[in-house]
Amino acid sequence: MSTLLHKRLRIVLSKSEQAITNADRTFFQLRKDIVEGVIPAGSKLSEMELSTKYEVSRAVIREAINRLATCHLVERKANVGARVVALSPEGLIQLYQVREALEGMAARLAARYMSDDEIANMQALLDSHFDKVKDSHSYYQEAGDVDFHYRIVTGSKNEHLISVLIDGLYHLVRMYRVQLGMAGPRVSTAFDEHRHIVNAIANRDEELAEMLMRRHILYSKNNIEKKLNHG
Amino acid sequence: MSTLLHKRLRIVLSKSEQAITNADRTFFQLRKDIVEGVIPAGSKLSEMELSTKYEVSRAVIREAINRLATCHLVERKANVGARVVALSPEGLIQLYQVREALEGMAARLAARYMSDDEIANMQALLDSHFDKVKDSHSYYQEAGDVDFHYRIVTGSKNEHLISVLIDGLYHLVRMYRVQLGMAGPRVSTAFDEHRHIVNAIANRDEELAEMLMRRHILYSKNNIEKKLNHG
DNA sequence: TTGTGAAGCAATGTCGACAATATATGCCTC
DNA sequence: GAGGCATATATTGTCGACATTGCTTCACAA
Repeated sequence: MSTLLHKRLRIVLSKSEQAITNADRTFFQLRKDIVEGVIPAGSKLSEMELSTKYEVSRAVIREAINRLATCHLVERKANVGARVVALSPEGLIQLYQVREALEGMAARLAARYMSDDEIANMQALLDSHFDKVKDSHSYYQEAGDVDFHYRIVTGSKNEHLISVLIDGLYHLVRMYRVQLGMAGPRVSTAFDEHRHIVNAIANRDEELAEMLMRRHILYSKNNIEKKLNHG
Repeated sequence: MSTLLHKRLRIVLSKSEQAITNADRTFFQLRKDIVEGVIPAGSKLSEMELSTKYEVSRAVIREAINRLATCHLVERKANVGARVVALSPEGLIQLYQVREALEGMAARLAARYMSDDEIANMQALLDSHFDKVKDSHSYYQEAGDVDFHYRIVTGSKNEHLISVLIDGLYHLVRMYRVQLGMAGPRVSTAFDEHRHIVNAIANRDEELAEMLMRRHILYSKNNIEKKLNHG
């Protein structure tokens, strides 16, 4: 059921995120377990315990935990240990504040640097998503949303932007989405917003592209906040 | 001569960055050596070599290098090793693109969340800097600039913003500044820009604060680019 | 001469054991 | 009974050794 989404994510990520070493594999596995709530938010990560559980040495676990710490998925205190971050409304808001700034800039840069081919590809992608979305369910939209934002971010051609968002923030966002149980609302409206953003990029209108992207993320934030307060 | 600046920086950082463990100390030392060019940009970081040089075990060096990799100060390849990042004009531009987005948002959030006391303190700080700057030299301006931007960023109360900028980008920016030998130009004009930004924050004008900060960083970028092309 | 492959070497990846530190337990004092 | 100090225990930090990987060199054949 959510396997499709995972496969989709894996395809998107496969270019940069192929596991070479044991530490890589352990890192990816741990990250997945944390994002999906298999390891509960706020719980302690014992190096010994995990090393027996994942059948690797403590050094490997340590490296994996260190990497998770740089993604802000866990917090580590010297001589004490590491804990999975706690989910809080404030944390989610802060996350979306950063997304608004970074993805807004990404859209601006995408309008400047994406090739015509890349833009055409993205428009085709949007078309194909639209066909699937119009009568289907929300997780397609989830995957489509992921695809869309990834293309914009990578289209910025900015290494820092790409790594902060794709290696860092997006996993945290997904953690909130999964664990607070908001699968994929705002299907049709979000889709229109995507369309407008791509149009602005195709017109090479940097200013508009950034503004529309910022609004798009702001709306998402407001929508999620509303859900948090009601449910 | 540049010891004053370092002391200043250390004071600013002392809250969050106190070295507890050997890995901490080694990390800070390595970062300093890389930023200041003691270890040249693009050079290879051999774990064995460094472990003898800094008189710690390879595990400590490994952890330090991993942390440096998350700051984007070094790049690591599996089963091959780590290299200090290479300095390039494109890299500097990308850095300032991200700064523009993040610090713009930081200024907006500072206008929203900073307390009146914090704002008053920042204004006083600016006054004291002005007294020192008006007949003195540029490294005061350097330290003052650092102080100013730190206050804005921390004033945003956004953990992600703070960590990405202070733990990550600022060190890279300093690496470029130090190694490309641009100590601190644009003294008076930059100072006026700081004034205007603080005023916007004091007036709780989020929109203007963000816009002024983005312009401020854009001007810095243009200035540095000019220097790069001429020198 | 050039290209292919095997062997050697040097560096990174991984491991288990030891040292240092923080938390928990229990005793003693007030 | 409450609070503080010392010990005890469990966890993290550090280390040196071994395993594995990638690069280099040299030989051999086309």
